[in-house]
Amino acid sequence: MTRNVVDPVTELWGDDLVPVARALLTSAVHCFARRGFTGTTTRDISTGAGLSPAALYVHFRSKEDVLFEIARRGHLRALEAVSVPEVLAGADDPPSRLRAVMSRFVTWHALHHVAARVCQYELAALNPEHLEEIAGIRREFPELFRAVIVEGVDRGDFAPVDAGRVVRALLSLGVDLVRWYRSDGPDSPEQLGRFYADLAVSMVSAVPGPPAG
Amino acid sequence: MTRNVVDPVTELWGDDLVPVARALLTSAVHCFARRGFTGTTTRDISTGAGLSPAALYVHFRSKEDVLFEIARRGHLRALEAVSVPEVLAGADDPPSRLRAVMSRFVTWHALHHVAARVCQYELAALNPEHLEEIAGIRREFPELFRAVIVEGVDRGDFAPVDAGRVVRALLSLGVDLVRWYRSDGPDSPEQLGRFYADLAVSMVSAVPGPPAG
Amino acid sequence: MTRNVVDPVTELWGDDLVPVARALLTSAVHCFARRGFTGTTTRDISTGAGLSPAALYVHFRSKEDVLFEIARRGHLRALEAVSVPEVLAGADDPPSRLRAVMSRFVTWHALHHVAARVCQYELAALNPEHLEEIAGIRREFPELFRAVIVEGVDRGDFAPVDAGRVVRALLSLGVDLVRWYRSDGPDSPEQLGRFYADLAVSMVSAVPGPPAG
Amino acid sequence: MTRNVVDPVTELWGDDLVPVARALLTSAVHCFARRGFTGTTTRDISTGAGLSPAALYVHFRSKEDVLFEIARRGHLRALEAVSVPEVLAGADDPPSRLRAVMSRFVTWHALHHVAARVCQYELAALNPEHLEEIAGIRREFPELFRAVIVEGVDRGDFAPVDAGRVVRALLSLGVDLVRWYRSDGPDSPEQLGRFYADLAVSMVSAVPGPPAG
DNA sequence: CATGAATGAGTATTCATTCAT
DNA sequence: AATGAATGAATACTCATTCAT
Repeated sequence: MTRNVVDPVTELWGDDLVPVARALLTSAVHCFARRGFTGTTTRDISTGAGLSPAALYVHFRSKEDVLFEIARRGHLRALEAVSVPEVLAGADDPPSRLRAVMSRFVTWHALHHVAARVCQYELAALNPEHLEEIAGIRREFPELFRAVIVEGVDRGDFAPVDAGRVVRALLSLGVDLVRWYRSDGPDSPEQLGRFYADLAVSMVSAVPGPPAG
Repeated sequence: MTRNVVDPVTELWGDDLVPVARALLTSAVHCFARRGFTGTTTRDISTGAGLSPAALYVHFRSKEDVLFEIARRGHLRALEAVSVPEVLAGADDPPSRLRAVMSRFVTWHALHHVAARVCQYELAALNPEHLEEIAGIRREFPELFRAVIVEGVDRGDFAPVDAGRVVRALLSLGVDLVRWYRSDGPDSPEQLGRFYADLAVSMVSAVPGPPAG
Repeated sequence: MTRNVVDPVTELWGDDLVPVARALLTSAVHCFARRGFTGTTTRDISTGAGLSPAALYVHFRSKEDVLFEIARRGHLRALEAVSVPEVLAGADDPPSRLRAVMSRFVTWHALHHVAARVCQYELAALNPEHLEEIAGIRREFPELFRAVIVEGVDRGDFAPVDAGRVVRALLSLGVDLVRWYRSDGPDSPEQLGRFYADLAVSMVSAVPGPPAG
Repeated sequence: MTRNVVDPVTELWGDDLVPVARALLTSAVHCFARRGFTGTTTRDISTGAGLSPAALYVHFRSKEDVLFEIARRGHLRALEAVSVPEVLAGADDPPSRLRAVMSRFVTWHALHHVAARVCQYELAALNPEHLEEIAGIRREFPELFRAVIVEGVDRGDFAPVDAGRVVRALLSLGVDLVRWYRSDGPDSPEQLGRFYADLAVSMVSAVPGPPAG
């Protein structure tokens, strides 16, 4: 079952792009992740792909367009990862579905923490039209989590939690990990996904102790 | 009895700075939070404080030095907020102490979400010496949480959780909120602090459900 | 048979430079000679070559690098001018060789007095590495003169003069002329060279008059 | 006869200036000599005198005015040094007078090589009126030398040299030494003055050898 | 497709000078 | 007289982008 491990960044781009364009996106992801969008020059991106500064403009309209392509493709891939059928409409109960969606969300962000950092922290550099397009995709994520939580609460599987607040907390856990996760750290993406899935279940369970004042 | 609420950013700076220097730091916080360090010009900062571009250099050595002062003072204030005696050595039990430290951590970040965004996301722009100085302060935060968790696990107040992982999750919740928190949102800083304190307790409680695979 | 006389500045640069780079160096020589290195802006240089301010950086790393290229090429050309075989190892006697080296040294500096002014007076603006590289070339000049003087003294062609002091005086005559020489003045570079060659011979001849106190 | 040795720079300024103004001029001489006029900031000058940047403007109208005062006082002092009665109208013969004027000119420039460097190389930074005033003083120097040479040639003490060219050469020797003279070098100002006086006599003596072609 | 050269608009920083104290 | 703060005008250098080849 083990494939050759490919670069988690490179595998994000589809076949609709020529190899040079993919190389530029990959270089841009590393640059943006390290120095931010404004801290990265188009020269950095091109040079990182082994090309001259002008080459970027053969494949993209602008530096902002490069970021948009990264954000668009990155978000769509992340959404795919948590939208697989067994999560969306599995026969399983809400606790199992919560575990599934949380572990997939976390695992994807850990595996793609470099690209995800760009997707999470550099969106302010997009122009309004592009930002709105990305925001549209992003709105799917809380919906996915909310549906599971609400169903679990309704069915009595979960404690009667505030779904909105819990969803924000769950998303925070998955998002913030791109700030500190290291590939050479103690946890593999899958291990981290399982741990955070457990946490998610804890967070919707009734707390035995006394309530806060 | 209610006083005028002071600007959460301005109140971060001590009396050791002249008013103009404080105004520059405040302006810089808003600029850095909105456009990032590299996306902010020194003109933005000075103009935001009602001064000419050159005025910044009367009070600070460089743009990086402005960021460093923000980061240093911001981190020290946050540390103060969670290091009050009742948290550090209160007579209370670990669950109460966990609630106290988590709620204070979260409340501080929510109240100061603008400055905290700079403190959390712009550190990469610091030079190595300044970065290390800030990193030294930052290392206190996981220590504070870890001490409470470890004691609670040892005393049997908490389930036998992996303290390192839980601490990272708790910090993530407090940190990531600076990305999405809005002062005009539904939760006040204190309300959010209480909610997250509850979550923290959930996360160290035994989960009634079936164990993860 | 007379060709158009080429600009003495432009002819200093080799074929290894593209025309635009040569034009920038020529412009820089005129600017540096007139206003000094620090008194010259990069805009002055570029504009003087008919280019935009940024064009300088397409061809040179920095303003200092422009000065270095001028100094390096200028010094090497001057060294070539006085190092021709008939000067170095001619069959002639030391007086003839002294005349040859002095007249060539002076003629070169008079002809290239604009570039030479930069080479003589602006070296303090070079960085330490570049300065040392130029200093290495400069050390050749006193050596050339000293060899001739010492041989002449040894063979009895010259009076028993203090070679070091005389060499410094001869170099001074050639160097200082870049401060006052004008192309439209009474002496052509060649005439001045011949006159100073005569002076050089005088300076190593026994003085008939009474010795100094 | 030995006085306490005073700083050759400080002793240039007259009693008409208050001590702080003298300290500023002294600091400016050292700054201008090292980095040139445009390379020196008013802050450099003030700080070098132990004062705040604004202090300079209490005593001088502008940075250019500081240079003018240095140039004016420096040139007048140099002129005094070579215009003493025994040089101008001594009963001595032209060879002795040539020796006297050359040795005094050279000795003064060697002793005051730091200030003289400013007087010789920074005049281009003066405004037209100030430049003309300094040029007026400067014209006295070639006149002094020329008078001696012409008289010596007329009386037959000297060979029939071209007075203008010889004068320029003699001035060059005295001026250029400010470029290379070091106080800790092998020659004292007086020794150098005597050596250059001998050279001056050589240069107006008939050369025994064959004339240049 | 790819690039070397070129540039208009910036960007952090400096600097001579002023002024209220 | 002396200065801390302030600033208008640079100044070296950068950068996203264009374009002829």
